[in-house]
Amino acid sequence: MAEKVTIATVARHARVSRQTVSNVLNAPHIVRQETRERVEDAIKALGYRANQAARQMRTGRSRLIAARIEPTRDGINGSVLDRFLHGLTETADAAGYRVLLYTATDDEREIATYGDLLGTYELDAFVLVGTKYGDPRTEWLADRDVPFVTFGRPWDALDAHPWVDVDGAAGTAQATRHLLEAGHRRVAFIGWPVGSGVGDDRRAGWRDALLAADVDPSGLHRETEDGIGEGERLMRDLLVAVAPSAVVCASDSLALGALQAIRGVDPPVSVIGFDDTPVAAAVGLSSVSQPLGEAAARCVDLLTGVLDGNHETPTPVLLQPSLALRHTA
Amino acid sequence: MAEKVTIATVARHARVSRQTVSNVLNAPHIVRQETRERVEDAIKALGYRANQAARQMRTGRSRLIAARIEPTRDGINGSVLDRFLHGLTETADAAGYRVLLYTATDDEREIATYGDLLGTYELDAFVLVGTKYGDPRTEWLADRDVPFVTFGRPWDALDAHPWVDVDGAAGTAQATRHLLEAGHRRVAFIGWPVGSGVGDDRRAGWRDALLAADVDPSGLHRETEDGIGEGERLMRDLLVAVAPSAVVCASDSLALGALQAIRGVDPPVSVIGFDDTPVAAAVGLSSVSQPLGEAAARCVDLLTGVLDGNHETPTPVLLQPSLALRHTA
DNA sequence: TATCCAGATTGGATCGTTCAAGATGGCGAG
DNA sequence: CTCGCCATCTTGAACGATCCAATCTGGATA
Repeated sequence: MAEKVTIATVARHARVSRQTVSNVLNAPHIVRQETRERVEDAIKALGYRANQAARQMRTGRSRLIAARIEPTRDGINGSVLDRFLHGLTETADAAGYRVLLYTATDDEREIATYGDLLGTYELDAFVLVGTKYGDPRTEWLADRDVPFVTFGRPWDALDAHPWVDVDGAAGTAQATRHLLEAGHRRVAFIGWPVGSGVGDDRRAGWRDALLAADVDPSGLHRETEDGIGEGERLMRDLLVAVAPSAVVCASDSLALGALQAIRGVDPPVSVIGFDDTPVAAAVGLSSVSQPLGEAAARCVDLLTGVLDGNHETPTPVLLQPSLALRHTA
Repeated sequence: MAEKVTIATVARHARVSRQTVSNVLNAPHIVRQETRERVEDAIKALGYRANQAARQMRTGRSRLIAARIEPTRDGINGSVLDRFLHGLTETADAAGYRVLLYTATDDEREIATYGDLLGTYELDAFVLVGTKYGDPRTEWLADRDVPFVTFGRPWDALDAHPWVDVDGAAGTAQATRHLLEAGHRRVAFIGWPVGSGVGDDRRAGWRDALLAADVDPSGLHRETEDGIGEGERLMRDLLVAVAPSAVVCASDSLALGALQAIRGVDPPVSVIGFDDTPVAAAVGLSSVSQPLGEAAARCVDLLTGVLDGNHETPTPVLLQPSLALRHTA
């Protein structure tokens, strides 16, 4: 078994002091080129890697970012998180950070976990997926000056903290315009109850697109909790009440329900979902697609900006979704 | 801002030495009860948490487990990983470990990442999801005595390393028996090309169940790469060639394809998929369900067994899947 | 030749914890 | 009374990196 390679081993091998090796790693410009190259060769030859624990003890920085992995809720939207996490891991890696997972069943426990992670692992930052009105988690983190980014706008105050989000309204508006351009007039909307930021945003996009085309949206929309069954129920209701020729949904779950409700209806009703989940791809459902990899990358950008000494509050990022057209619209 | 609470702070507060505090944490039995309680009270009062980096420097153990997060392949089976990771995080947490994510595009790079993670973060163990014949990754890890578990059997040699797996053959057999008991005789199978351990295993379960019921399986099966389109194609082929009344598939993707192929066929053909992915639940597809949370928990069990000084090679774990019956069978 | 300066290098201290070894005190046996 | 033993607790050193202050080097300048 080979001896453990430390900074001292490298120093001995390159015939310099430990400090010089450290300088080559952390401030290369102050070391003479010839010396630097000698040290770099030694590092390569010995396969030296800086011990993160020791570094962390001095610097207080762990180069670790925490992200929460949620239990797959209805299973359909869970894969959004999955793809986001993958992007996060990849980008964080490139920036020299690693992603640590945690779970929590409620806000209180999640906050307790923050304390735990910060205390024992000295985490550098958190990435929160999804926020709600008056989120106690962001408040807790902000109070303690813990760097964090949310994927999802803070609906209370847009300048409360750095965030990355996808423009949901733009997505539903795009979907709605696509349907209008295809000749539809009675374009309905199935979404979530008023009060959730995300849901209201997505409905607003649909409404604005209709208004811009001089279509009156009143009566053309329904609200419910998320779920396939609910989507089916409300779509049947809409068919009877207003006989829409197309429908935009706030989620793929709702859209799948709508698809089941319109089976056999003639002429066929167009359906567009939201999130472009694997299910949508599987059944050929058109859907609004969020650039999750890009979103994750921008989260890392914002965090590294804060962590690497950029003291000004970074600018929030609002990304544009795209429309994945399949055969339901 | 409060002073940072270290073991010395606690020691001062409880009027003992640092070492005694350390003993209370790591070997409570050697400390007198009265003293122990005094120290524990101080820990609580001060909100002390052991600094992991410092602990790691002495012990060489990071209490970190690495798991790979893959890009969602066809999107449908990706959610299996998602659920597994969630279980892993939860169980690891309970055992005092944390899960660190990494990604890699190929085996070579994955192995390079192992070196990196071990060198800089001193990871305690790896969890690999899925293995193949002659997997270079397990070989590399085993050569270096790095603790690891695979979720998925090592198909070459079952005693090569600790593993947890779900009995795929038992799953397809159960699905097949269910169909046989419902009166079906011509129960077909759509699976993957011969040579993948998982695929061969799942096919074997179907074949054995048929043989046990005196049904000749020849001609009743088809093999292809995974995917909805492929499933549809092969199901059409089967319908023409052998007119099966039911089909068991090696994945939900294939089963979804089969579902599309049998639309309108009368009498309806029963379909059972594999993995019980969200898509299956969404469209009402019956499917073989893997106990992913349980699998993750057993992975952590095996690892902690190895890590906490249990030197004997742990026994592999083979879990039984269950049948999630919906309206396609 | 002596002085000075900037740049490069050195040794020592430090982060918070655990390990190894030493100190203390009480108690029973000889 | 002394010794040894055990249980308990304390002290000094070490893990591997970075920070700090001090020292060294070589070349330009007086």
